[in-house]
Amino acid sequence: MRLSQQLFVTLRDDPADAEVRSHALMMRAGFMQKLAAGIYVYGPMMWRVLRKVEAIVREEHDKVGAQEMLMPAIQPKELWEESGRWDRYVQDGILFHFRDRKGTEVCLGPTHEEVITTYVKRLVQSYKQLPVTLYQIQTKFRDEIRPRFGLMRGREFIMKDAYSFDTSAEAMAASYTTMRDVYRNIFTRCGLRFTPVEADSGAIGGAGSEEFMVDADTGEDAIAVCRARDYAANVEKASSRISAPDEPESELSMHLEATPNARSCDDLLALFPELPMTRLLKTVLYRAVWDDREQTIAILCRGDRELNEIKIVNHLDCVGLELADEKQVREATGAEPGFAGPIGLADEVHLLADQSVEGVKGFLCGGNQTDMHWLDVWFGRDLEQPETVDFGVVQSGDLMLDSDDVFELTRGIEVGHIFQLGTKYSEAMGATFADENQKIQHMWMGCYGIGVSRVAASAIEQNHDENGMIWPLPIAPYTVHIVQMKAGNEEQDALAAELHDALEAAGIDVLLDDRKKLSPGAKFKDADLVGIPLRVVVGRDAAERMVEYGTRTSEGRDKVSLEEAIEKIKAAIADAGASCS
RNA sequence: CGGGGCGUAGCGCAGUCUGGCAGCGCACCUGCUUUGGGAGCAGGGGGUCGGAGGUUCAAAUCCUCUCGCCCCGACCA
Repeated sequence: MRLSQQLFVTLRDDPADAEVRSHALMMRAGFMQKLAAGIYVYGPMMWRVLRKVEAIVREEHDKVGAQEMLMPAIQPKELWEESGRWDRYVQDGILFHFRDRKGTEVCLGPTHEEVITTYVKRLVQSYKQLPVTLYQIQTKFRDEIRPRFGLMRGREFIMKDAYSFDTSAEAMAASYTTMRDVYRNIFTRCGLRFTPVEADSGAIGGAGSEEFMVDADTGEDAIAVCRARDYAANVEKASSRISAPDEPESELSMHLEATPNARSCDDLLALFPELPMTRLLKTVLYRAVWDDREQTIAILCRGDRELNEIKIVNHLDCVGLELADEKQVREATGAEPGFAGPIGLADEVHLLADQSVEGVKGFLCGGNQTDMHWLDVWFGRDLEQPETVDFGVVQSGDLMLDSDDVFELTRGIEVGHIFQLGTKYSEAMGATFADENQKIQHMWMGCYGIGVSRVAASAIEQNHDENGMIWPLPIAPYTVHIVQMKAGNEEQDALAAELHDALEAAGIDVLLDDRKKLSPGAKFKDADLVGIPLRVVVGRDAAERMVEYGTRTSEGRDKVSLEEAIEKIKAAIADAGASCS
């Protein structure tokens, strides 16, 4: 490909709205263009990258016998009512949905469990047809509450989703294990440094689940990692043992204290500086929503810990959970917001506690009266300890459940997520088969997603410098960038063309910068920005058939003959392939 | 959904407070000179100042409404 024939425009300045490097660099290099919030046009360069990622995804899936197909983006509401997910997705506000000409409610698919389950159940009658794994690569639609970071969190994005169907839990686990290996191979081949983590299965539902996180400080997800045990989990999922609370010096009887305007832990610490955070209990009020009812939930939590709403939603099995508003707080506590406590809540409030409150003695808590808190409260003596559940967020320094090794917190970008769904969807939607004994059973499902466009963005997030992107060779838009110093010079034109044609003939992706009247400096700057891994400079030694060979990151370049350059390029490609397999 | 901010040339921005010729840098076009890390000189083109309404002799600027985009919060009682 000759650059002179491409719509190639680069910008000198970062776009004003780019928050992360991958976004800014791809915009500057013209890889994409924003059409609306979280919605982008992928330019020719970007599309080449995406197709390379897709090709790797396809190869690795096909290798284990998964079969590619394509499902519709538009899905009827009925299907989502069968699985029971319509209300939850609408509640969360992420579903693009509208009425068609006839007035039927439809949505743009954010995922395809309903469609694939319907498809498979109509085809499969017998255990002899299972197992089967199907996948597609397709644009997905999610009306994200806050799209951001360019391709990282878009409202329209490219995703590979795969679904496995098995005859038993054991067989499902085997399919899942196979896919886990497929995922490791894919991300390794894409040149990414990543961490697989145990995860929550969220709105999709199900049991076993693992996320693949690209290591990056700018990642949106926090990960709890235990290096000693080579274990990692999403903080939403991780469970830990936490430090024991401080013991009070003496046992005093419970009493109310005036705490004017002390609505937060910090305010209270200012009033009672001798009280440790571990003996200060927060009472957080939530409004939980189910399909058929709503209830106010109060959750006790130790002052130095934080609550994890995902764990709360999972425990309550509700479709929505949000902090109670001021009116609801007043109804539940009879006080202004800021003074909620476990004693004297309205009858209809359901009181629960995070496990962090266990063993806490002589604590402070809200008084359910404006400007009042209880002090020196003891469970057992002053009130019954509510049911305790792990609702907490793991913090740095927490211990693992089964050892004394500690967690640290890191960040990552979720590029893949695999789930064992079990029979959740097959039961809801009646996907059954006849087993060896003519007995009708539900299929055991797994689902497996990869954010293809997000993989491309995270590759840049992980591989760039102050001058631009540095693509891993297997997913680079082109493999070789020929920088011709002076287009129009006869020797250079001839040599550059010869190299370009020879590489193309060898099946190597090559980009030739043959733009005229552009200074060498400008060409080098553009080459650095675009970040193609291998580089050949055709310049002053062209008459002697000599060129310079280097990489995007090498300090200098070696002066070599054209033939030597081709050999070096082939060797570099073979090397990249070898290190990734 | 709440709070804040911003919409002026393809991109980055100034001008808005205090109403009075619509500007700068990059990019683009023409010519000449340049050519190994974003070349120089000269000339030039490009704007319904997000949109609608209002105030005024006069509106990018003031007022009202509206649309879009960005950031923060959506996590503590």
